[in-house]
Formats: sequence, C-alpha cells, structure tokens
Amino acid sequence: MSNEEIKTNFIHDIIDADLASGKRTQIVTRFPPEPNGYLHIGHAKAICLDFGTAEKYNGKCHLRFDDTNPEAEDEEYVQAIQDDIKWLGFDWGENLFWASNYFDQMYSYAVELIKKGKAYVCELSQEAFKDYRGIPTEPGKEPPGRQNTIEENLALFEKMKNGEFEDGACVLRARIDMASPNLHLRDPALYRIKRAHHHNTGDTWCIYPMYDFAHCIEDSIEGVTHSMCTLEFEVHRPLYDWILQTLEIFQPQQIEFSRLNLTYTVMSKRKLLELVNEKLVDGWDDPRMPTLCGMRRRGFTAAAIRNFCGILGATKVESISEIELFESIVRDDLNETSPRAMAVLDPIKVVLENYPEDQTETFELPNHPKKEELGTRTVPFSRELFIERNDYIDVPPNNKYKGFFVGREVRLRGAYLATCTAVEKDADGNVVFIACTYDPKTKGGSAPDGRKVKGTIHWVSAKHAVDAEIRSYDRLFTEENPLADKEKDFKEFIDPQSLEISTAKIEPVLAQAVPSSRFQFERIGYFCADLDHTPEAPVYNRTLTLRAPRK
RNA sequence: UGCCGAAUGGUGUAACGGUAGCACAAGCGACUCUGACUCGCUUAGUCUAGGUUCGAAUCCUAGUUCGGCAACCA
Repeated sequence: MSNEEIKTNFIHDIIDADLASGKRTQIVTRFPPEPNGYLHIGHAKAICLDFGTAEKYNGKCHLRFDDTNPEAEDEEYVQAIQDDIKWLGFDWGENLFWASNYFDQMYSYAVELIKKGKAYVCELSQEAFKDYRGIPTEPGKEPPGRQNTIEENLALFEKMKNGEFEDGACVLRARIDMASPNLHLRDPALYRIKRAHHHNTGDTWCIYPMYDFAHCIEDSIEGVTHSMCTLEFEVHRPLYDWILQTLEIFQPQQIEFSRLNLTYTVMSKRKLLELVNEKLVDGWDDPRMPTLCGMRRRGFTAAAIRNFCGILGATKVESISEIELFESIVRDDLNETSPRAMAVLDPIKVVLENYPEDQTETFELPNHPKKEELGTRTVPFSRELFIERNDYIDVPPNNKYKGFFVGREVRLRGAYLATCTAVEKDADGNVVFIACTYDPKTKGGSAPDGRKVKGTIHWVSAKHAVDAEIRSYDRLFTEENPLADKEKDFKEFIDPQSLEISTAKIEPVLAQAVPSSRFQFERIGYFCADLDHTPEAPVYNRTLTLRAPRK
C-alpha cells in the first residue's frame, strides 16, 4: 500500500502562511464529534484532515466530544467513536477533552458578556422570536428585554441557571445586530434551559450552551490554531469571531471545507438512522452502510479509507466523488495484502475419471503470486472437485473463454491439466456433473512437453470442501445520487440485490480463518470473514469483486 | 428580491502571472498458472464576456450557474 501522502491543499496554504508570518508557531487542530451517532466515511474525511494536518506540522490534534446537548447524546456512542478513530489509525494521546468540562468557564464567559452589555435574557418564545428575527431581505425588530439593564440580565441569567424558570421560558441572547444581513448575527441564542440528565455533569446544569457559543470557546480554551469544519458553518464564522473578540480571548481560525459525498450512498446521519430504524439494513454496522463500523465489517481497510481521503484532498467545492475511486483504492490495498485462496461460489461437480478413487494428495500453493513472504498453504486434491458452474459451457462464446467444454483442456490451478470428456445432464438439460481426464504428468500445473492451455480455473476438492455462507454485498442504491429525485423517497432506490446470500464450497484454510481476516478468493473477489464466522459455520462477506470488464 | 461561498476533462483534484498535469472512469492493445495484478496507447477540461499584462485557469470588472443560511441541533 502506498503510504498516504498528505497532499497540500488550501488549508495547508493558510497554515504555511501563518507559520511564515509568525502568527502561529505551532499547530493545534481538533476533531469534535457530538456523541449522538456512529462515525461514517464523511467523518473520516474530517478526521484525516484534522489528525493529518497536525501530523504534517508536528502539531497536536485533540479529540473533543462536543457534548452540549444532553437530549441528543448518549454514552453508548462515546466508546464506538473512539474505537473507530483508533481503527483508522489516529491517536490523540493525552488530548481527550469534553465540552462539558468547560461548562463552568462557559458560564462565566456568558456572565462576562452580560457585564459588557453584549448579552441579555430574552423571554420571547422560540416561535415569537421568529417574528422578531425577520427574514433575510428585511431587518428584524428589537426584542423586548434587549434594553434590560446589566443588573437585570445578571439576575435573570442566574435565575435561569438556578432553575427558576421552566424549560424554554427564556434564553440568553447575544446582543449583536437585529438588522444584520447574516441571520446568525441577529441576536443568536447562547444558552437555553433544558432539564436533561447529562452523561458527564449529571443534573448539575439545567442550562446548556448553544453550539455557536460553546464551540468557539472550546477551541479557544484548548489553544486550537486552526478549527476545520464543513461548509455549512461558513455563515457562522462571523459569530465565532464575534464571541471570541468580544470576550477578548485567544482566537483560533475557523476554516471551512466541503463535505464528502459518494455516489450510490447517502451520508446524512438522519437518513442512515432511517435505514436502521426501518430495518432496511441490518444495523449500523451493516456492511453496506458508509459507517466506519459497517465498512470495517465489509472488509474495507483503514489504510484504504485514509488513502482515499488523502487523494480527495480538501476544497470548498461541493462535490460528489465516484465510489469507483474508493473501490479502486481498496482493491490496490487488498491486492497487495490479501492471501489468496480458492472458493467455489456456484459449484458444479467435476469427476476426474482416471484419478484413483481413494487417492488424496496435497499441494503447497503460494498465498500470494508476488509476495513470497505471505507463505504457502496446503490444499487437498482428490478425484471429485467442485468448479464454478460458469467454467463449463457447451459452446464457447468467444476465444477468450477460459473454461471447459467437451474436448477442452484447462489448468486446475496449481494442480493438473485436465480435459473435459463428457457432460452429464438431467432431463431439464441442467449439467449434473462434468467428466474429465487429468494428465498425471502435469502435476503442479505445467506440461513437460511445454504445451499451453488457454485457461486456468479454480477448484475445491469435494470431499475436503467446507460449506460457507457467503454474503455478497454490493452498493446499497441503484442510483448515483439517491437524493436527486425530489419526488421520490431515497429508500425507493435501495437495490434489493445489494445483499445476496448463498452457500459456497471453500477450501479448508478458509474455514479455519479468524473473524475479520481478509482473503482474495481467486478469480472472484475480496472477502472478509464475518464477525459471525466460526470454523464450523464459516461466513464470508464479499468486500468487492475483482475488477472485471463491464457486462 | 438579502447575505455567504464555489465554478479546471465524465468524476475528484494539481498548477500560487510563464508548456493545463495526476488519479479514477471509459476505449484499444500487450502480458499472464487469477478475465486479477502489471505494462503501453487513446478519448476528454480552465462557466461566459470584457479588461490589465510580453504572457491569465491564476489579477480586475460585469454576468451566468450551482450550493449554503431564517433549531432554544451540531
């Protein structure tokens, strides 16, 4: 696998300039997940940028849980998020932080804002405030309470904190500009009353800071120099800056980049949740999901995901990347690293009529055609074998056909050359078994007389074969962009064939593999032993097929 | 009709005033004990119009198109 070079991008240009000018002398970034769901490949892009940038500049990247909304968040996600980041190969070391650990500090900053006349308690209902905020093309109106004295606001805010108001009775607002063309500057809410049990602070607080107030302060406290986020926060940046400037505290620079979108998938947390809730997939770690746990179960590698994110880079252009690029990078990685083995997915029996009935022999086959260091494995061979049904045909369609037809000699990979002599069919014309003769002088697969054969096919010895459940996964949706059609629900575009379960004949080493091990099933694709896999009941997930010409 | 942002082959990106390059995709071919891998070749791009300049994808102006923004979510 090529090491995932961090390409330069516009963010690094900014950092280079900041370092050159002396504005910054060290680089601190952060990845700030809200513990309210599982990480997906879109998050991986952010993780690679945040951690990758810190790595590139010998800086630090903090992992900070942005746990400011206890209603939405849950402890269950905290460990899963950490596991996923570690799996991707990043390490935050000692730098694990929680927004909730700053609640005291945030509260005093809010008090400070009030003292500066820059915040006030507003008793307008959420609904009523909409009226005052106005619409983009027209200025808003001054809400009642905006002219409260500092003392009044201080007292009211304290009451808010002390639980003297009902949930939603009032909020603390920044006093900025009710006529601003940027709606986020029309006196945004800073604190809301919400009696919810917090996983970290318990019932200490009944008021919680809003994202806009909390996030910039978290970054500032931690000395983050470059705070990267996605494009939709662009219009929040003036507020981010306003809060820190008004508070006169350390000011990180917020830099926005575009989200990762992929063809044939959806990325929004809400939509993924719909798939899970409606049981259209088998949970968050369904191998068709773009979640990191799903992709891991599918057999995709962390290196491929990192490499992919690195190749995509970062820009401010809204884009949708082709899944083909990701798949190509996965294949590159898996081709290098996966041991080979043989499995027959659609078996049909071959009988080598001149091979002794009770004989069994074994072959030591290399696990990788180009990497000797991956070693060899023992593969048993006997008179009856399984081969793929489509490796026999009555009449070859073209001269590229590799398989058997009557009279055709092919190579049984790593074993012998064999010639098809006859085929046995049932009343309906279905092939029951194929009769062949093998050439004992071709042991190992090459003929002493130097004759060439057109094809090499894979096989499994019938009496040694183990039945395995194969879960063949494919792209979840039939449309490149399942969200493009506004008339239809994206779930209508789910491909019913995105999971097909079958039973295969696999060679013994594949049964013995431990869960999560990856193989290339020769001539078929890349497979990964599922979490459910046991030697007695093997289960393999298809990660990807081998590259194949389009049908 | 307000504000913010973005426009380079089919897709994702690079070029930082000096030969528009790379990868994926697509097509053709070679090689092959995997129709894989590998290798060779081909197709294809600077949103438009002006301007500055010896020279513009890059700077300026105007326009066009696309995206985001009106949670007590993040």
